[in-house]
Amino acid sequence: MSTDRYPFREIEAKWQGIWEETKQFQVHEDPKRPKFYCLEMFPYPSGRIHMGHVRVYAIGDLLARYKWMRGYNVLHPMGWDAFGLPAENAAIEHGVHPVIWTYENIDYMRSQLKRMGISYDWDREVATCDPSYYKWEQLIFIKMLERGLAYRKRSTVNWCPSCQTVLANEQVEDGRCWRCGSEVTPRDIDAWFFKITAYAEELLEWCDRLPGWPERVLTMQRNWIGKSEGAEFDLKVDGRPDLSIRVFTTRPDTVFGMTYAVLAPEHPLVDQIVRDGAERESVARFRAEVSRQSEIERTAADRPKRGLRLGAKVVNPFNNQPVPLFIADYVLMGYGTGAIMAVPGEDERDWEFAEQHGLPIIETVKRPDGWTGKAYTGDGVKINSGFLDGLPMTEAKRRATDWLVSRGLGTAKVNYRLRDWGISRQRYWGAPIPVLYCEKDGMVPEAEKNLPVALPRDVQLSGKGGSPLASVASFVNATCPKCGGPAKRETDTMDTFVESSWYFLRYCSPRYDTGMFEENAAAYWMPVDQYIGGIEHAVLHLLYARFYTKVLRDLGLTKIDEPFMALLSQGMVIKDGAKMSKSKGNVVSDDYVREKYGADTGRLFELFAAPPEKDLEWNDQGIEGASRFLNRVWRFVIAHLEEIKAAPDKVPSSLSEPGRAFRRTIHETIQRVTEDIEREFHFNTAIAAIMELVNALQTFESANAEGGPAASERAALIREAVETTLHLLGPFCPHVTEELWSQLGHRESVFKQRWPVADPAALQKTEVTVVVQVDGKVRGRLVVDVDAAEDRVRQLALGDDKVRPWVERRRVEKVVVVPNRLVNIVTRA
RNA sequence: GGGGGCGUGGCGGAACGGCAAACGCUAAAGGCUUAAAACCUUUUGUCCCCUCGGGGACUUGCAGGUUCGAAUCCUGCCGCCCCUACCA
Repeated sequence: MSTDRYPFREIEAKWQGIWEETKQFQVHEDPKRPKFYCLEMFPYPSGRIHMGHVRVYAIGDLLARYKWMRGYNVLHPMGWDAFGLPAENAAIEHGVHPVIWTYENIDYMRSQLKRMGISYDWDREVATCDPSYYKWEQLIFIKMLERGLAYRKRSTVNWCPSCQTVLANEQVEDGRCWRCGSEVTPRDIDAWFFKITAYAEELLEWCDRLPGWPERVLTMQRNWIGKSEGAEFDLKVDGRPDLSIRVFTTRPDTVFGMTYAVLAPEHPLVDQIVRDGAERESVARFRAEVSRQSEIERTAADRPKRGLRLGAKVVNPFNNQPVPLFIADYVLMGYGTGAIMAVPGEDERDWEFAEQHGLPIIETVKRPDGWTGKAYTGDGVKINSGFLDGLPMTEAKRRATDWLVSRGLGTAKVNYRLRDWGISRQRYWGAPIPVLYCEKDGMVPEAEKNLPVALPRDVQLSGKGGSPLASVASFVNATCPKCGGPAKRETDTMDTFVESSWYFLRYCSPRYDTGMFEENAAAYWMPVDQYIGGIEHAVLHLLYARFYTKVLRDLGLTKIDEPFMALLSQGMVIKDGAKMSKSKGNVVSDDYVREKYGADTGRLFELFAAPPEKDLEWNDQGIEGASRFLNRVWRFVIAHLEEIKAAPDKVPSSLSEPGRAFRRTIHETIQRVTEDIEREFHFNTAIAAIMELVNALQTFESANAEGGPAASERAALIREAVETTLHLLGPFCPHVTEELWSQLGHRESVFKQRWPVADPAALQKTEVTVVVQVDGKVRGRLVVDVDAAEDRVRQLALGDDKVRPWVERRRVEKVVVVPNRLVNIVTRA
């Protein structure tokens, strides 16, 4: 290890101590100042912070410190998403209680964040496993229960056999558990749900009103909500006046192309329709076959569609034609009505099924390119469609729906793909669901005065055999809050995504003990102005938090509609071709980087190596480069301390030509860095600009010897350049800049300085270089006065020695002059 | 299958439709050193010419188009990545 690096260990410890002692980042509501709420997604306390985690904190800290310097009152809090399975699994494997495991990790990770020098207001720290935290979501649970926004229902849920718990739809990826990767199996179970579907339309609409969010996250949310508009109507079962099947379609205009209909295999009407004994048997066999397929097989691409033809027929109400009825695995009970009209001509799935089963295909939309032997799903003129003939798709949809409505046969209908959020977890380390089951009163919510329903400490954790809480007699056996008789507690706990759905509100008044959050504090700080986190939460946490915020609003607790005004989704940190993670064994530890190079260097490298939204490849040589740069800054400032301290604090009003040029570089850098941070978060180019300034500073210094004729101009400019560099670099590398700033004799923190503003006078140019092209190729350059007359620039360009040979013996067709930039001479032979 | 994104030197990456390759890394040569490290200087897209000052041609996945001018806009291919998926 080199011993030539600047003394980062001492410096970092020193300034972290000062920030902590002076409570520099502690904030209070101050209506006189503009607020800025800067938030990074809080971590799960899983162990140790590595360089894969550092990126998000480096970005958050940069923005927070920048906003401080811009005069904002900045809320920048940190806490712990402390409930969850890894704590419980650690308990099962190593016999450590989840409380101990979790708090030990929190202590270690907190110390890491402090040694990283992130500007958190540590007085606002929260841990979601603390009863004083989850008490409030238990209260909200009860209020949601009262309003029907929380409910319990037996239903088929996603079951992870390895985690031994239910998963929400959002937590199943490719038929596998998002956490452990085990194959998810369906299971019928009594489970708790939050009625997120009641907010589907609002969640979707607001996607258009979040301009600070990345488009791809909004797209993912829109797709997840999956709105589709169409019509619902009944198909009468032929010869069975008592029975009809409700179907949903987005293409009511194609109804004359229906050649069969399909029910989901588990559709309840199947049992009523099928009465014949032999047919019942084949239905049972078919159902068994379908349910034997795993989730993964079911969703595999180009899997043949399986179906069984039933004896019954159904009647198309539009033309009174009876068509055959099937049950088939490509129709899902969970969407729409679990039954469809099949239109093979205009639906690819129906086409495939019809071909396999030899069913007729009718063309009801005139193909613009003729018959292609495939389903056609595009727009076109209706044919073979009775009263719809000749109409385009949109008009035909409307007319078909009107026809159904006017006869009382159906309705217009909007469906969403979004399902209610299953929040029951059959595990220990989570917030208990605050309800009881009383023999007399049935299901009863716990009384508010009895909250929190605390998680008992003494429990046997085996990872098997249902909810661990069920075996804790002292927890289960309780008193009914309604009748005072004996009652059993609910033993499921809440999904940990419930805690993370409102922690940003808790930070506004983290010690408030008479409610979830203090109204005025939340009104002042919320919404979050800049949220920063990984793309993996695009439809998980970010959708749940939006929903939960709207529920709190409708409960009258807050006035905000959306929790996060702007979102920055940072890319992953990659090493050896994979995301840096403990499980892959490719982590670079934060402790190691901090020991070898210092926290400032590690942060600088991660901010410099790639723009924040892109993935970042870890590179051992790259961090050497970042280290080299900071050492260069350090050595320069230390070597010039006396000269800078003795320098006038104002640059002389009249400067030599090199002095003017250098001063322009200083102020252009201010402009570039400010714009790069504000616009599009181009932190990498902001750092590049600062590096260029430092390069220019070194060139200026060596070209203008000390004690020369313009000694005071030189000193003043070096001073201005150094001070500017320290201010601009401060949010990226806070410790080294604080130290150098104080070595220059300043008493006040860098972060209490005003962010520099470019001096328009310094930016003034008197001359510009104009590129001269001939037929689009650069042939020469002109130095002309700023805003020189176009005619004059044209004459100079045509007369230029370098340009003339390219124009001679050719005819000048025209000359394009872009002021202060370029001349293009267009010629012809 | 659907949706979104991307494609620029040896590498990470820069470029409001206007000088492609900023900044950094790597590599090479030189300087300082007894020596190494560190540090400093120079060179570093490809090819060609050269009187050694420089000059020229080509170059942003491929093929077209729009434009005085395209890495950037449009069309069609090729390749890669992410999301999503019998959603009727």
